[in-house]
Amino acid sequence: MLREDVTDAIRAAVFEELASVGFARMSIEGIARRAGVGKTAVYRRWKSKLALVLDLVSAVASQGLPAPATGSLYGDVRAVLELAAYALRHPVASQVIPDLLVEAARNPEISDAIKAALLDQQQGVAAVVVREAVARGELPGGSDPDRALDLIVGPLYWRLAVVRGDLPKGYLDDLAASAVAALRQH
Amino acid sequence: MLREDVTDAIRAAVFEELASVGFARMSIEGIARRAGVGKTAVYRRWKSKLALVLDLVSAVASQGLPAPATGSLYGDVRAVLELAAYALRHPVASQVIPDLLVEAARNPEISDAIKAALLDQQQGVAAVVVREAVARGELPGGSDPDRALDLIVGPLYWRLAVVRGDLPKGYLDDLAASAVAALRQH
DNA sequence: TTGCGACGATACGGTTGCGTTCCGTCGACA
DNA sequence: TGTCGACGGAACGCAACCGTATCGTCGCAA
Repeated sequence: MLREDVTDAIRAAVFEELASVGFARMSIEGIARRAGVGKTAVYRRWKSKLALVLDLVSAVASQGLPAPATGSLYGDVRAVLELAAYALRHPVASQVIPDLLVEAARNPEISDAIKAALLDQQQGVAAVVVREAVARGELPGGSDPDRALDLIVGPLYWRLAVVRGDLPKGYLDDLAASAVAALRQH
Repeated sequence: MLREDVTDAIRAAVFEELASVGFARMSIEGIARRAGVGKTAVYRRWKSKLALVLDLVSAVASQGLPAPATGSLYGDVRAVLELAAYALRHPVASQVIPDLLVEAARNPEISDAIKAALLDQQQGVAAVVVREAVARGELPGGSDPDRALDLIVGPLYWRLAVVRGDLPKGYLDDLAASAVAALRQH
């Protein structure tokens, strides 16, 4: 019976509120205000701020993350970086993701949700990329997928989400080549 | 005339409060409570929560960060990683640093302070390490220090502060070798 | 036409933190 | 011994938000 357009407006408002003030400062009153909706409409759907955010994050998680299959380690790494850079340059995501990651350090429920929505997805992709590279003979057997993820995504995350620097043309290519060199090391 | 022991108690309380609830949720009342001090004592010293934190961060910045000079690129990189890992494994710092970095994305004053206290320091160290490696012939001329910092610190930050995974024995050695391989690439 | 359910709006009491003011205490110094 | 200034503590009015309740409105289906 709940009107879907209202639900969508609330969901959108949560993302905007999350991006502009962060989870800690976010209020249900603020969400309702931004969505042009009564508080009642929000409480009719979710019982708390936490439930609301967990619901949104879980929705993202269920989308799944496609594993690249370009036929080469460099190509796969480059594809992962492309996707990650796209997300981290998005104005909303680049605020929301680090914010929720920090919040996750204090709240196990958020931690679990974020892990399922982002980290597990990425680790899955990394595992596939590594496995295929090993099968191709591009990497030695027993290569650690977690280490691979550190080396591939770490530098990009550092630059875009931590230092918040720019991304010069060709930098992703360079990063991919660097990551491959690092992965091959030893 | 202000009593120094009170000032110290407040400073310590700010760090603890910052670590346990984060900047956004931190309140002056909470700080005073934790320090066992009246609100008056806090307001007598700083005019706002922001001023308080900026003062602490600036104090950290003025300490300076020693640049390693081990005589080899691998040694320097390993030393940088050791120091960074020490900081990021510290229970207080590992909460406070990511928290303030996120806050910096929304507040230019915090951004400037954090940049001066952490990022500029690290970039300075990276610049020295790269310059000396170039002089030694270990890296080609024109190597970008910012890129070097991404490749050295990025993977470690990702693992310790983002994924919040553990740090297996020997991982820093491996990371240093991987970073050197990445830096040498191209 | 009537009834129902979701809607936006408004108000409620309660809690928390803000920044300020005032109090009585206590220690240092003259 | 008296003065002075920082102290902890308590209270202030104000603002925001909590979660709930109660309005009247509106659209739809019987």
